[in-house]
Amino acid sequence: MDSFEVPEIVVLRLPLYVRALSQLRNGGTDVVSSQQLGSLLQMTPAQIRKDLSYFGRFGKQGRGYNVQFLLQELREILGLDREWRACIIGVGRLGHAIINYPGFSPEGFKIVAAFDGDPEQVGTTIGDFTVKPMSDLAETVSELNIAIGIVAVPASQAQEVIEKLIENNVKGILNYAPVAPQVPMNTVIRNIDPVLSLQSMTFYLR
Amino acid sequence: MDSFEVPEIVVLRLPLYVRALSQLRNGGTDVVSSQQLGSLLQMTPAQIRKDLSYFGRFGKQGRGYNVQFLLQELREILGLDREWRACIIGVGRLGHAIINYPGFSPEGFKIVAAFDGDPEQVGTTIGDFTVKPMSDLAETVSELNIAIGIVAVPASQAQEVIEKLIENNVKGILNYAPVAPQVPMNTVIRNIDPVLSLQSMTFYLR
DNA sequence: TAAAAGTAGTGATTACATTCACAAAGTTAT
DNA sequence: ATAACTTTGTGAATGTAATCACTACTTTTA
Repeated sequence: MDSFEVPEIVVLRLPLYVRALSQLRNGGTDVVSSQQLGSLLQMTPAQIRKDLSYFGRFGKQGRGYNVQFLLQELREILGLDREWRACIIGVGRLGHAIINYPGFSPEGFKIVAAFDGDPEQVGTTIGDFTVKPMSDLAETVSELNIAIGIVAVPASQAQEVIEKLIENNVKGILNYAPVAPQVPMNTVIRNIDPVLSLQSMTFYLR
Repeated sequence: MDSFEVPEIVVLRLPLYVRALSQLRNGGTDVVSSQQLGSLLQMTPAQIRKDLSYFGRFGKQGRGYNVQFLLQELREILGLDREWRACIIGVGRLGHAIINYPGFSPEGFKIVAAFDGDPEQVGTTIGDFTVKPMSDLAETVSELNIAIGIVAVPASQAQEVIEKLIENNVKGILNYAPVAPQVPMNTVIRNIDPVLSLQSMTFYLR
């Protein structure tokens, strides 16, 4: 289970398995084969088995995988068996939408603070909390034990904001700004960029 | 320039080049080498040259690439030298945020219609347009020449909505619902799913 | 003008990812 | 109890992607 020998591409697929298994469990399925899981996810059974083999042996020959058990194991491997606290930087339209997005919390990701560089925004309230100035970042991050920063500022400010987060020991960045920021090795960044998605889509539509 | 022999992973990178080149052009840079572009995008120069070589020969030895020219060529290859019209399905919180997102339009992606399955929503106005019932989909798609559908409905309805879009000849789908929908070969789907991003991130943070 | 430095394009190589295919083990049917 | 199925886990084989390294050319320097 050493992070450094599991290919990243395998790690990126694990959440898909988690989601499919959750659905199966909610549907009352007790056992699933790599065959069935594969047809559900449009992948080969061999790939699923190989992916899982990086982490252990979870199945039973002739039978398949216990849904509940495998789900629990994968959640633990991914670190999803705890709550993760995040702050958001930027409370414009996009920031508001992210704060109100109902999909994070049921999966254990809680936004617990909001910051903005604009003094106009500081002090306003959104949902449960008050928007703080960037100068409060250090204190809030350590007080509230924030591990993830969600960046929803304009492109021009993204790199700067991300550097500030990293300085304050926030090692996970979910970036919504349309830039590809540079981060040190020990930081994990994920970019959400619908425009890039559309721009590669059109190649196949034209 | 046959789509079928260019690896998809290469196509997925082209928009990154487009973005970097746009920035360079706006900054007044006339010529750029694969070396420079590489350090800007955190990629090896060889990869950039190889990627571009699938589409033609755009550079000059000893000099590099003309920024304006390469940008124009790539935009044409990706089909970005025209306007693309999209409709959105689902005008809840997420739908509203997407409609108001200012990043699409400058890149040539115009949302020109909104639909919702909920009769309560039908008839309300958002920005310039009135929310239509799903039954209007066929007519609107062909009248307004809509090529892309943006799906912002709950997970439970996503597959159904996507099938309806495909039936009506919408071959590009930008899906925000947290599911991995099954689509026919000639359809292009891109999923935007921040929760999946977070769930793979935590593996490295735990 | 000649030499040195820089760069694109690309076949060859290396590295990485996926799939195959089979032994070992469990399950079901008779 | 036995035979016929089913399925996992995994080395081996195959397929795909990234990088190397070199030639051909251009630009810059002396």
